[in-house]
Amino acid sequence: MASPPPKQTMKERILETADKLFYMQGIRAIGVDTIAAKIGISKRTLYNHFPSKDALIAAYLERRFVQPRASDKPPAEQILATFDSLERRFASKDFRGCPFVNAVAELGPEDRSVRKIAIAFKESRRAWFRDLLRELGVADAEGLATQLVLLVDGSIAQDLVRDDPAMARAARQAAIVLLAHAGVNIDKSIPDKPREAAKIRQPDAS
Amino acid sequence: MASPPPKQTMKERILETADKLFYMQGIRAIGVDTIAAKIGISKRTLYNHFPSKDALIAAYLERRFVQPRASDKPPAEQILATFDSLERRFASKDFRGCPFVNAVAELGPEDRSVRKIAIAFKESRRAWFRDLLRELGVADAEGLATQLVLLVDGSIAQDLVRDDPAMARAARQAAIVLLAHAGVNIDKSIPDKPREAAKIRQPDAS
DNA sequence: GACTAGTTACACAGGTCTGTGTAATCAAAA
DNA sequence: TTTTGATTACACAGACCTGTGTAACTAGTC
Repeated sequence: MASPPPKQTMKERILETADKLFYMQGIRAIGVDTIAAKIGISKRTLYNHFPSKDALIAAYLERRFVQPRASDKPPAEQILATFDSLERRFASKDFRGCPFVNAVAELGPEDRSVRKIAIAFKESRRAWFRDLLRELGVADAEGLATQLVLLVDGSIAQDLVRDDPAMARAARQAAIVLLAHAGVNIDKSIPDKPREAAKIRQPDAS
Repeated sequence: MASPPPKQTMKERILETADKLFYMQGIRAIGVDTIAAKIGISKRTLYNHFPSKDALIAAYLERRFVQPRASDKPPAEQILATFDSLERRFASKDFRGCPFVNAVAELGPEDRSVRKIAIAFKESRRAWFRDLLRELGVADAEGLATQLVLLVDGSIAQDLVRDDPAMARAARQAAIVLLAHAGVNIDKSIPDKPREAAKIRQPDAS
């Protein structure tokens, strides 16, 4: 259990484990004892690095907040790649929705610190779309960016309950229509992937 | 505190209170003692009507599962009215996201009974859209219905963290584009409400 | 009045949780 | 070697949770 080459700082080891457990099982569902036990350290050590569970939660969310790295691919391609990436993540068994939305749903919008970072994350995603749309010369880049994040979050929420990667494909198709309507020329070199028409999975009968 | 005309059944009184508390503060955050205390009954009585908290949770979600009532308004109008209704609900301080998505996020997709009813709800909403689209003669009613529910759930998730009714307007505008692209004639009698172009609220600086 | 069904107050078992206090241990730096 | 800092084991306080057991009480109904 104890990883032989612990060449990370203790703080990072704690955060890494907390991340896995918080994300996969829920923040309220995981106690600090569980985290410490999983790493093989004492609870005292954990509390030496984080003054409280709340601080650990905040650090967990901050660590999840990574800016999308810049790319030299054409903007339209980057936008559509977002949905392909989503589809891949939906197919993974380790995907369990958006950690920020989940945290707000679990802890409540009254938790100011949690909500604040969730808002910052959502806004950064929207700004990323918006800047790409501006590059494409879209008139109402703000508005269209908002519509695109709706598709992203909508597919994530749907996948969380349905566990169906087709939600990402449906979002991608809708995005294409919205982009085209805004005058964006979807490069034909980006294959529209004539997959079978986004068949969605029927609810499990069992 | 004790409502003088308790002309509801005890079970309904319990469910009504549980609904308010579960929805507004979270299922895990509310204990059965809290619910009983709020009604002014003993915990024993509560357990006489529901064998366990899990049963109460299931009943809470089932009570939230109401089918959209049939309407004689034109289908396109009904579809767009969905987003207007969302906008109104977003503006209310009592709105706190989709109870089904929240429950799955809080309890985890591993909770089969919770997830099952959440799937049923989501699918019923999608089927409602789909049937209206069929009435409108839309070719790929299935696919478009899926895209519309993405917009609905996306705006709900975004509003949950941002608390911004503009998300519903953005979803509505996207829906109009998608419908038009599918050949649906948006009746001009449905005013497109030339409101100011869906300005979204900037993240709170405080 | 007598019977019945629902309800109440209240204690309690057994579990979980966050966070702290303490003294011993270990390892590396001085 | 001595000192210093991090870590450990472990107990514990105080709170909260779900669920049960029990005896008394209060309505209505027969």
